Amino acid sequence: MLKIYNTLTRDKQNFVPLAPGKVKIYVCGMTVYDFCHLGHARVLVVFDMVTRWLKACGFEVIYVRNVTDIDDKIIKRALANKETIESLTNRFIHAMEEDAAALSVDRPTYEPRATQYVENMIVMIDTLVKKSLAYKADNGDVYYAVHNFPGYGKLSGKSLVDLRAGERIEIDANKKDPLDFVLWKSAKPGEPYWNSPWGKGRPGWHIECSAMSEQFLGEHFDIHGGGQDLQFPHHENEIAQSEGAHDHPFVNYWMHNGFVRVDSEKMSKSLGNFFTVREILKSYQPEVVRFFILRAHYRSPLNYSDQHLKDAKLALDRLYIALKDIEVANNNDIDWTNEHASRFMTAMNDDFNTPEAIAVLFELAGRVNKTQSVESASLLKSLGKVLGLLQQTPQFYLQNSSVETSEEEISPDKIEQLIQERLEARKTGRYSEADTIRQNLFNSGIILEDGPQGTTWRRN
RNA sequence: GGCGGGGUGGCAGAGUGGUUAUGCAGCGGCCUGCAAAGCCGUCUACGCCGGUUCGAUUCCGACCCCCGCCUCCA
Repeated sequence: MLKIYNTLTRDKQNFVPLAPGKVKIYVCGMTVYDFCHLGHARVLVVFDMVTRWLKACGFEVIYVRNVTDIDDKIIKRALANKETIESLTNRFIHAMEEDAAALSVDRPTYEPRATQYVENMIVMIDTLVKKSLAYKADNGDVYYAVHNFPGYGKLSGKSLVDLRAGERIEIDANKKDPLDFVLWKSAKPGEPYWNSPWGKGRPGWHIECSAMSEQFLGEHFDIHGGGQDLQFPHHENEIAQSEGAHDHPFVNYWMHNGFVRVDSEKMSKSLGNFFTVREILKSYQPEVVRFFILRAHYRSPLNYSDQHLKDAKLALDRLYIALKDIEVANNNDIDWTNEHASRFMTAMNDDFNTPEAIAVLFELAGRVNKTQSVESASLLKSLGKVLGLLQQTPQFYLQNSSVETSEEEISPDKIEQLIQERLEARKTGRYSEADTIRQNLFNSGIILEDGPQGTTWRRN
């Protein structure tokens, strides 16, 4: 039985979907005005893992991950770049898709863009206005009247009283209550706009997720996910909008992944301490990054450093080395009664405990190394696939460890040639000569391994 | 200040009321011409102080420290 930690109830609960055998899941995606950093990658990878496991459990999964392609930052960035908003967002949507694909993140079922569902948002805002949950202010903006929604704060564990007591709440004369949030922003001159019952304007950020999740998943669905920083106010506001509009529960299970940290601080745009995915991929294979993310539990903080990536790389090497000399069966059917498979399943069913599941992978690798068992190797690869790992051929992975070709990169042909030269030297007992060749290759990042089937190489 | 999450061995990172996490690194051995990889063995733990218990890293309480949210943020 799959258990999921539900932010709403703050405990692990048995997962029971609304419709037997089907799971509807919505995840807040990117605001596309810049490249994905590792924090974004974590969301992509974590919920890709989640949906893979749901599918492995036999569920039919409808997975929606939105794209925010209209917002203040986008407008500002487009202006700064002297390019149109569309050109900017298209560029970064494309970049995000490249990053996601590199990290073996499968496409969601739907990837709606906010600008294409403004009509839905207007309808929803209209409903909220008619129900007195929202009001138009003098400046033309439409705000959600937070104090009119009784459940406000239930997701983040905040009370309106506590929030009001906080020191950092903006003072805005247009709002009836400082905590009210904007549903519709009136257009300033030069800004993009849509026509609405409240005049020309554009949607606030939170409303898009309420409107688009309804469009694709209905008014009530199973799982909603996103980064921890979205818990408040974004997800809290989504609940207020959707439940306010529909008068019944919105989402059954709320999942939030932990932050990526740098030097014990949250990696974020505003702190400027972020590393983009493509930057990291210059030094590490994408699968190493995916492995690095999955090696920690999704709710734990994940500390980023070059050393940790290196560590992850060495660990992943071990799995591929185990697979190196074995022809594995090509079907991915998993016998879940197998001891290792069963432990893997138990780990994954415990709120997606990937560190534990990966530990099982290493134990399997140990068994493969000891016994050369084709069965164990096949299982290792199949279980890896459930996590989106180990699907490259070992040779390809091991010989491509460095992604960005350095100036003194040695070609595979040249390596083979040197291997032959070394072989000749060894045959005639010229060991120091052979060792020099090996050392020179090592200095170029190539490790030679003399095995029963001859000499093979891999990148360090 | 309010609310929430944490402090595990050299590093990363799970977990558990009494028995090996796992990976990297280290040490000893096997293998190897020597290595590498692999295999075998092995050393470094559970923030601090009390309490419950036959026994606590694991449960309870106090304390110290770290992080996050309360403003856009994955």
